[in-house]
Amino acid sequence: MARRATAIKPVRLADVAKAAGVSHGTASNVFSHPEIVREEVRERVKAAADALGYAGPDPKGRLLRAGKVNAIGVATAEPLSYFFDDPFARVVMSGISEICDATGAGLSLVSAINGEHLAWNIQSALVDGFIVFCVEGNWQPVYLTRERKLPFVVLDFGYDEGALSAIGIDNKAGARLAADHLLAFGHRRFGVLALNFDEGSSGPMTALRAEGATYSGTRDRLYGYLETLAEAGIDAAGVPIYETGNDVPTVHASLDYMFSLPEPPTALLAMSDRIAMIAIDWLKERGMSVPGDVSIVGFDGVPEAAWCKPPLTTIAQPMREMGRRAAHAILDPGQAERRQEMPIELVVRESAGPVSAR
Amino acid sequence: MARRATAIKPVRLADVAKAAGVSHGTASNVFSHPEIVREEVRERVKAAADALGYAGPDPKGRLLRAGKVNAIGVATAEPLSYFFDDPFARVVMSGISEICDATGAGLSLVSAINGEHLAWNIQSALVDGFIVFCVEGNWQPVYLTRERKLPFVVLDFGYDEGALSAIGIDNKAGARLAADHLLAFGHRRFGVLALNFDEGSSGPMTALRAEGATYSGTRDRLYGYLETLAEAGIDAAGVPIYETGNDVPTVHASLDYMFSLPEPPTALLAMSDRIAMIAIDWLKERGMSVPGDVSIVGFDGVPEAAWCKPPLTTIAQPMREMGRRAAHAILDPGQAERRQEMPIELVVRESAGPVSAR
DNA sequence: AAAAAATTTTGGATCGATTCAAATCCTCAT
DNA sequence: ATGAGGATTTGAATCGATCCAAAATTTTTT
Repeated sequence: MARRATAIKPVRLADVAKAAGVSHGTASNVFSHPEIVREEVRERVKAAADALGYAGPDPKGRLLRAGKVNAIGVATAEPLSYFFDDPFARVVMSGISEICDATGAGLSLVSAINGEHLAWNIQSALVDGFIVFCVEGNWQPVYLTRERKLPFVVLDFGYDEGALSAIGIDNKAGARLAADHLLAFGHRRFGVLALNFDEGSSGPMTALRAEGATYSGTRDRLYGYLETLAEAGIDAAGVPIYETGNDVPTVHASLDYMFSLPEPPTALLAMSDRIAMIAIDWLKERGMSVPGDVSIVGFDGVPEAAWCKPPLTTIAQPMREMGRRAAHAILDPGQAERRQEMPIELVVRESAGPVSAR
Repeated sequence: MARRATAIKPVRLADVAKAAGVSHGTASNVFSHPEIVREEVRERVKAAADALGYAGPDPKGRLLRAGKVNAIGVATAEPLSYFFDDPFARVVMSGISEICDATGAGLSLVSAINGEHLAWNIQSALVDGFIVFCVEGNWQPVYLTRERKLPFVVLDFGYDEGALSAIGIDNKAGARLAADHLLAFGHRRFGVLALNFDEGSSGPMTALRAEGATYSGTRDRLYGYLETLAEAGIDAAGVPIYETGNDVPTVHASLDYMFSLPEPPTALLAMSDRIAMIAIDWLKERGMSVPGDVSIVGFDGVPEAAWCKPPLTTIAQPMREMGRRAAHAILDPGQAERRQEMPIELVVRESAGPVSAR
């Protein structure tokens, strides 16, 4: 019956010290600085530890004294599975992982859709800093994270307020690249498949309404497209724009709309690879060939874009490098610049080509 | 110059208490049990906190007292990116995430290829328990994890020693399902594309050598195949078996070997979907149709298997459910059974069909 | 107005380790 | 044998909070 006691309380370093007949200071050294303890004592303490079933110094205790957790937190207001499912997130996480592997830092995922949970999780995360994924213009995790007064980087700009450090791309320049590419093939009739400008909205829209967009990334991309077209002498006001939700139903709706117009587009500017890929499927199902009948350029440079048929021409963000930079920024803050604008790149594959002879 | 001091040391709860003129006990309550503090005092403390720039109770401190971290650790001896790249891992992680989301638990990834780093990371991970991915029969993380004396579950059996809790499948039964399916189509000439039996080995092999296999999962699958074929009256000893490394070069080598045999197989038993998919590409490139000329059944039930062409018939493990179970086992240990054998399932798609008329 | 009950606040103990200055123990040369 | 000097060991202080029994205060009841 006395045996029950052993299971009741975990063994502490102090217990080991007592059992071995040394001070707790020495016992501590046996585990953390074994070289300064005399061998005989070291063995004795280790033996005592074994006998008692000591699990080694509890990191909880060590942590308080050490101050540093040695882990990076990655926060976002999505379900945790976002990190394993979303193609963009996955590549960025790979980049972060690379740095963590190299430096031996841990990786803690902090996330929740529920606002209260999210707040609690961010407040109580044991990390040295945060990398915040701002999905769909939801700034809540940014606010919460900032409260912790730990180093943090926001992925994606669009949150211009204050001088918080962020890593992002020049959305407008990316959009220009896409439009230029299509223009070079001789296209004159365009359609824009946009991402959300505001929380949850969708449907046909005008450049005017984009003025007040909540999501500045979306707005910048649109302006990039439109300005480039206008400079090529195209009536930008006449270009159909449809706000989608980056999901199948709204993208389908947008295509139904565009292709029932009197003059349907021959070139589609998609604000995400996802949209572009959904559009390609829709077009193929309706017997239109890509790029034979309709050309399309995506945005993001997600890996899947290379496998789809036809392989998608797109504007690639250096996602992996962004992850690396973000991790570095947390690991040695101060070193990193406040705002890092990453280069985007036009990746030419097969979804865009010359306007078809008619 | 006096201002410098503010940045030098982070504000502690005790500082706030002093500034607000209350005891540290009360200050603590303001943050953790606000309802038991008189409103006027509460406001005063909060004001003091704001004025000092207090970031809220430091979780490091709270942790020690609370004892529970409220986070699950997931460990494996792979680079961290394994969690974001590997299809099997990703689905399992999704399952784990689901439970974490539901219970508000955090998720810490603990991993390293370097043995020393791995040991340190596991020893110092701030988690309430571990889910261990045993990849390729590398038990090191199991040993390390066990030392922590925290709840832990191993994914994948094959580690029979001791009564540690594990979640896995009946590999042999799964293999039988695959062989039966092919047999039912009338196939009599088989080839086995195996996974590693031992660390790093590869090449043609015999059932005999499998006896001493390090990786029992691989061995069990092989026995499942062979026994089923033997029961159907096929000379199991004559079935070519090739040990691959689950990568392109070794799978290609295995196919070169099989299809240069005097009687090449019409049915391939692949021990992983990855192998099967690589094989399909190889066959198609050589003008053989699947399943017209050669039928193939995979193993695992990875999502990609559904998208490939032709869609792969495979033995599916309930990966997501395994993740869920594992998370539950950590979150309330004791509840969970020691050893959970999950059902496997034959998922019939299009990569296996009747033996071709010749 | 006093007593009883309820509400707040206090401050010491605790969580489990690490750190470091001071104390002690050895070894070796003189 | 003695003292110097190096190698070990000790134990109090600390990290930043939470908990809780007891004290203080306020409110309610008689």
